[in-house]
Amino acid sequence: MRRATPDPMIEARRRGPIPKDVDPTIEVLVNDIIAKVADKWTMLILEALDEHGTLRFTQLGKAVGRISQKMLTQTVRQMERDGLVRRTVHPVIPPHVDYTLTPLGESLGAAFCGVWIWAETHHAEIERARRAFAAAGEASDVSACIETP
Amino acid sequence: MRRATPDPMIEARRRGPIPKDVDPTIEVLVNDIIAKVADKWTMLILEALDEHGTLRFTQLGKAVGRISQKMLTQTVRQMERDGLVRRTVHPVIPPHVDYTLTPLGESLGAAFCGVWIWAETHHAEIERARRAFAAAGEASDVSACIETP
DNA sequence: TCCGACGCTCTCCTTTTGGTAAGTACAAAT
DNA sequence: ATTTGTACTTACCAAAAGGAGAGCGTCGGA
Repeated sequence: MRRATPDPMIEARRRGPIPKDVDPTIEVLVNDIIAKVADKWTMLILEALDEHGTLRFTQLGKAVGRISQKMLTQTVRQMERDGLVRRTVHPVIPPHVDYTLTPLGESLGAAFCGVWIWAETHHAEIERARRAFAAAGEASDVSACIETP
Repeated sequence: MRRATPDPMIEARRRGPIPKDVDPTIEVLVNDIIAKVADKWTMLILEALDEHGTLRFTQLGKAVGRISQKMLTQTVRQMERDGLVRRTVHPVIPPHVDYTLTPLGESLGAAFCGVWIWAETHHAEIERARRAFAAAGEASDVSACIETP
């Protein structure tokens, strides 16, 4: 049932000739990992540990910035579960625990490094885009945003 | 005021000789961008567009997977604001809108590519770590997790 | 005449996230 | 005897995220 303007030109604009489904189970799994790992706090903690090497609880909190004890504990635990950090308890009397990245965590840090560099490189561009978008929004004329064929 | 075991060995384990503060304002800005960009839906949409090139609204939704219209619209709008995607409205009668990555968006996709590859490469390792952690948790003896000096 | 297609938006509702504050354990320092 | 410091945990609460479903505009087809 063809409706108005299926526009084959537009359909042809796709890239992959085949939708490229690479094993649905794996893809779900990877999506899940991405969703977990792409957490704000995870990234920030990863970055802090990558930068400072080994930190204890409070130091880590300061290194991350504005993070509550709760989120710090929670996120760091999840990272430990996922094998990204190693938690070492020194059984001395004022408790002393320190955290460090495992090789797995370091490899993730390396992978994210590209994203940090991207952010540092392009933040000006993003702000420019935001201003441009806001300015375009000012002109409340909708047709201004529409291609006129 | 030194308390029990300040342990200079532990303190010396840090990496950078200097804490490496690279302009606090920029760092806050970058953290902010990271927090926005490291959103689950942003990453998924980025990936879908990177893979398929150009997609219209419903196609994009299917490509991403389990995403509600609301989140799709919302995230895609934010990405447009940030200059990551270009939204083109074809003023035909059943409305036709398509989305494609801007060069900026493509560069971010490239940066995230490393993370996707990481996830694909290491997901088995993560699951192994999780099972190991769960198994260690089974032994509810706390001292089992503690280094005994 | 009424339906359906598309790309939304809007409202209502539930779930998740995250912060604050308090409590805990224990020994050493005051 | 009381305070201090560390690394939490727990309870409670507010805010935000996110899902479900209805509605909208418009025109061509049944």
